[in-house]
Amino acid sequence: MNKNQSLPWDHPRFRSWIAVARACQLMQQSLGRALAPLDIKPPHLDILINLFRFEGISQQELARKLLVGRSNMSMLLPQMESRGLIERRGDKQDKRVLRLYLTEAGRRVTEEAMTIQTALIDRMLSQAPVEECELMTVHMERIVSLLMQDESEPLETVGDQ
Amino acid sequence: MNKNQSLPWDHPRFRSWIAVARACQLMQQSLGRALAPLDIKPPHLDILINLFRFEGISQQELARKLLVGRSNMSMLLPQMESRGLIERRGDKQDKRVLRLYLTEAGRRVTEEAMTIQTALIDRMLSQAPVEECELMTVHMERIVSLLMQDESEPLETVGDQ
DNA sequence: CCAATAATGTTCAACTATGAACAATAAAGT
DNA sequence: ACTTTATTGTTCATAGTTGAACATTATTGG
Repeated sequence: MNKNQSLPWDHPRFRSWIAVARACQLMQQSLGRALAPLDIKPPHLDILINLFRFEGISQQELARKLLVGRSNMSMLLPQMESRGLIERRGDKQDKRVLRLYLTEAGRRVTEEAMTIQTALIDRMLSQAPVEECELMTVHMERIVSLLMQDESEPLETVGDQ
Repeated sequence: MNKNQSLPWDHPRFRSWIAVARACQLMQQSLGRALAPLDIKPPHLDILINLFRFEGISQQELARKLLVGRSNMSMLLPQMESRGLIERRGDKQDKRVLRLYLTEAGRRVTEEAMTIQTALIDRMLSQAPVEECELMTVHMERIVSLLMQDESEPLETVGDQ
């Protein structure tokens, strides 16, 4: 039961993931600084981008896409609404749901912010050929789908043999 | 100045990075659940792993490696010390610094936790050939080093041409 | 039709992380 | 020697995120 052989840092996939996690952490911080002139933060941008793509989405659906709790949306969205970036309109069929829309100002901010984020990403991945990026996308999306189905069946021993 | 052409989701590197970020987010959550039996959380594991590798590191150095603030260490480390996972001893030469060491119990917990984490990572990246993982490592480490030198020179227009 | 169950959004208390201000110590400049 | 500057770790107020409890509305089953 001694694991002194094969320490994690000799393990390519372990090293790889550690690097991914660190890069993500720094990218988040850097994006935060880059967005400061627009007076929004990464979580706001995540929301804006999703409203840009999926107009009329509900708070619940948005929270699911962003992998955060509903309560988080209940905190952020009213604040963004009062800043005139988004609009919340009640659904006619289902009076429980609030559907979300970008305002014109929100759309402008979103476009500027996406330009900033894309430039940052491009600069960081400029040395990575497009084919390798696409390969990476495949792996990452597989991880996402694996972990999301894990959440459904919470019982799963991860370290057994 | 209209960016309606080339929307980000048609952009391979943008899509790639979004996938990376989502995967990281879910991995963090999943790791948290997997570590629950050991009664530690991902930030504690980050600390333990670094103490495992770099015995006698100072709090400052540890914070820098983990990309977090010193105050964070000041919150977490005393708590881990009182739980008997680590030990803090003052440096003889420099009475300001506290040097950090794993206790025997801490080393055991670290080994168990690393086994869990490695198993999770392996499961998630099992479809990714080792060569692709190593390629990914290269790209991610480049990002880390680019962003860390960015922090030194805070003036940098990211979206100019 | 009515009761039971489920879903949506909100509120709140708890927890985490951060940066600024601070005390103690070290290093550098004079 | 001694004043100034820098570094280390701590404290504290702040902000962000979460899950549980809740009110409101839909849906399901009798």
